Amino acid sequence: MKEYLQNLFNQLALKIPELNEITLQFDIPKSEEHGDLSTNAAMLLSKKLKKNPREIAKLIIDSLEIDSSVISKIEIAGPGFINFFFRPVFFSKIINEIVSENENFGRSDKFKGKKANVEFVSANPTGPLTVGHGRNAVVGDTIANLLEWIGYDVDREYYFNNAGRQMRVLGDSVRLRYLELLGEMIEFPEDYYQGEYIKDIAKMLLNEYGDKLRNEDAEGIFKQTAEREIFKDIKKSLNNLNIIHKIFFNENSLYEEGKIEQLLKKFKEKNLSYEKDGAVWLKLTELGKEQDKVIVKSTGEPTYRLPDIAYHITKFERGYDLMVDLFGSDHNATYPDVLAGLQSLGYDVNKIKVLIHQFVTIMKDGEVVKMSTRKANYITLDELVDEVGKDVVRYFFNMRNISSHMNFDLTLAKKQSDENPVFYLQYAHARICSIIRTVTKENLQPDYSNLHLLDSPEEVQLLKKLNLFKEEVLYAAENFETHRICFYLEELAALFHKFYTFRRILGSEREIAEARLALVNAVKIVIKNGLSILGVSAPEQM
RNA sequence: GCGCCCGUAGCUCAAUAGGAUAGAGCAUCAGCCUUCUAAGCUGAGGGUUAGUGGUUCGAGUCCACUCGGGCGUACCA
Repeated sequence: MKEYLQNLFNQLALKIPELNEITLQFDIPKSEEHGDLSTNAAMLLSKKLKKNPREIAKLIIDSLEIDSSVISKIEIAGPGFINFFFRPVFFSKIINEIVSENENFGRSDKFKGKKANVEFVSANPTGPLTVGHGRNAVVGDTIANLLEWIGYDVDREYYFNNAGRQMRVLGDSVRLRYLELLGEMIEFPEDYYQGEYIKDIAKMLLNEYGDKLRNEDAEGIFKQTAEREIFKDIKKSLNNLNIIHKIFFNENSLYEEGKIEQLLKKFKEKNLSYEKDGAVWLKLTELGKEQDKVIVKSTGEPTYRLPDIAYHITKFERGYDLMVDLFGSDHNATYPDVLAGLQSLGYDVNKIKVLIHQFVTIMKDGEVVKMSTRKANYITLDELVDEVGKDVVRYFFNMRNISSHMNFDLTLAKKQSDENPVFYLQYAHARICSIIRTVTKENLQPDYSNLHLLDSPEEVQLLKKLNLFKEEVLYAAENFETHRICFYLEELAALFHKFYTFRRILGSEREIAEARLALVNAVKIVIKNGLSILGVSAPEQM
């Protein structure tokens, strides 16, 4: 629809060259009275042409070459909007497209041949994934889906660090629990990992090795076992949500392959770093930052910045055209340094898209639950999935803009699960499947040759909405906004339910019934495709 | 103090690069099932978009300040 008008205006630009100076925009008006598409071009031109916008609008309309079999009406409204009204036939063509493309309808090849990397979750293996990680996991996976739908070849990646203090403490936590099981009197430090899973791992080691590990140190088998077991659980939790990472990137490999050394050398050669107080500093002030930052501590250990920069260099070397990093707002101070470092080395940081999601506040029985992995007072992602189901979890996290703080009321989520919007969508799908089952028994078949019969308001509205799906997917993907898909589907489902209430298939004349059956079939496909982007199932029966 | 994010209906959230009368769901109230799934539909009430100024044809959206909340602000990651 927009393309159609765009072409018309391109021709018009030959007559009115000023059109090339503005960004032409077609909007879908909120109110149907204002047509199917609307443009504010006349208002934007009024300054350049020094004329009243309504006059310009009239000039534009008179100069456009209109095919009246496509466009039924054009009008000037309000301060100078030009509103276009399309004929219903124009919209019904979409049904053929939907049915022939079926599960691929909505995909586009705009970014075909491009490679994208989506890095998400990236939690260090110190404990089970919590509800907080859930938002990251679900949104990251859905963004990856969206990018695939617009043509990208996408790698899902998980970056982790199994060195460092956190992991040492983890290993020692297991060691102490193990010694406890051997009957030793242990004072378990408060800042160690308190979770039950630590005891489980210790028990496992006891069963396997007996007391042979009494004199092992924390960094050895204790840490290794903990890491292995915890990762196993993390992958299982993600699997429960149908999330599978293709690449698990270990920070340590950067050291082993000498990437850190190389990077450090490069910074020095380019005179981007210097030594002070026994530490190595990166000259960020020269890049317009407030202050220089340490990249190697006086102890000789790098800070997170160095490996993070080295890590992103590997992504560039792996040839990605787009790199998405998704993390929580607690990281919002770290990425600018990393990007600045990359930029100083000449990398095109525009290829990196850093997405920050705000925190999830968990409410339980009307109170905020403060969560900490170390203190073990968290709610795990597994518990949440067990409680409300995979589909609800995926839908719930996807349906909100990531820049908004999110309240997750567990009590309410459980109680209201029947009224969750995801059921509304699934119900629409199941309802259509049921209709198809029933009317097939009456020997009705979808007929794609009489679609002009679909001209009631309920049908036309539905058709218009179907026409927008592809555009919506593209928009959501390019802006990394998963919630748009949810809102689109809810609107589509609402229009379908309305259609269902007022326009029957059984009992209508055969031609109409079969055209409606074609329509309903198309709606079913779009709902299913939309849900599949979100990673939510589309049941045939409920 | 400084940086990022946020403040929209009783609650949870939308509002497509500034567009026309700010929209949904939940909750509340009133209706709709002898024919395709009532997990549905129709209607009603509910708003000074936190506040004050500014920018312009036009502001929830942009700018400034104020108030309130979240996350940061390390030679932790």
